[in-house]
Amino acid sequence: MLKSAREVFMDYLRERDMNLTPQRALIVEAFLAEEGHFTSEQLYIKARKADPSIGQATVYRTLKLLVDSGLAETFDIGEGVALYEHGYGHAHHDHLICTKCGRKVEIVDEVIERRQEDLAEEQGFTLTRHRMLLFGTCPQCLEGKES
Amino acid sequence: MLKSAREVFMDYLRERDMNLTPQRALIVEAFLAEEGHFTSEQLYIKARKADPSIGQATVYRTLKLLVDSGLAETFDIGEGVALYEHGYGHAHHDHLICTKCGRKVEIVDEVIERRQEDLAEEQGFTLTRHRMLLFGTCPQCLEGKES
DNA sequence: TTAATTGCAAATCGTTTGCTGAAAG
DNA sequence: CTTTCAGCAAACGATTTGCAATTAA
Repeated sequence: MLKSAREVFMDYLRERDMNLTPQRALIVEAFLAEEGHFTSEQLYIKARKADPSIGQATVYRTLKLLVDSGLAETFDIGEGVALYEHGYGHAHHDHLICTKCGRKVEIVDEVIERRQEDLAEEQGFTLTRHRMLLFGTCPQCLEGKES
Repeated sequence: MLKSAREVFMDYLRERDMNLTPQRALIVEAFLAEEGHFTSEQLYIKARKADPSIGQATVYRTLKLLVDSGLAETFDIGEGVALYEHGYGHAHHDHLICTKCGRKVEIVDEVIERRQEDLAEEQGFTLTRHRMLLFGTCPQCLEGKES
């Protein structure tokens, strides 16, 4: 049985003699409750609802811990802000992004995943992670534009 | 026959009543002479060799024109700086990046390209561009580490 | 002479960091 | 007591922008 996300984080903290402070606990809960992709700012706003005295730096620092512990993944779609999402106990997926409305659809494809491994191997690389972003126009925005 | 990169840029400027100033010409030449990936800063340093009075803002502004005209492509590998590379008359490719030494290998794969199109279509999206980054450890860095 | 363009410096903006006091073991 | 943390504000670093002076058509 897989460890729960909270266990993973606790173990991570314990290993490096760090504490689960109320602030960290609160930010992690806000993080776990979050769906989809979000920015540090968005998590900050959410965390502040639970405790208005939370500082933005603490959110940044905790997000770094979450990424480092494997609970979160971060990526950049070139908009000047880092995006975060769950990364533990979630099947890997890539993103299809509408450049008109910003909608992001998660996609998975076995064929691509396998080819990526093969390509890396052909070059003698050991693959640790990858990021695939497909940019286009979503059905809704296409409709609006065609008229 | 395909238009040359310089022609593309000239046409682009003409269409919007912009001029090919000495600074722009110089930056474009530096850009065209560049191989592989580079940052705005790197292009700035190179351009300054041809004309030390060039301003960094002009390089940023011209790079934007280059991207907009289709001559350049830009992407972000999450290091806080935008990377640029040629995007006209060059077959599309993706990147395999060594997270130890930063080496970047260009890769192309028909199978993946096709699947990407299919995936987008399945969701009703019209694909305009995509970005695939594979992160791992290159053969050289693997050797060093194994010992 | 009129609009486009430059270089400079100041402004932005997301993110990081130094510092001081508070809290945890 | 000793170390870890939080919050704040200042620092940062890449990129953008306002502006006055310069250049191109």
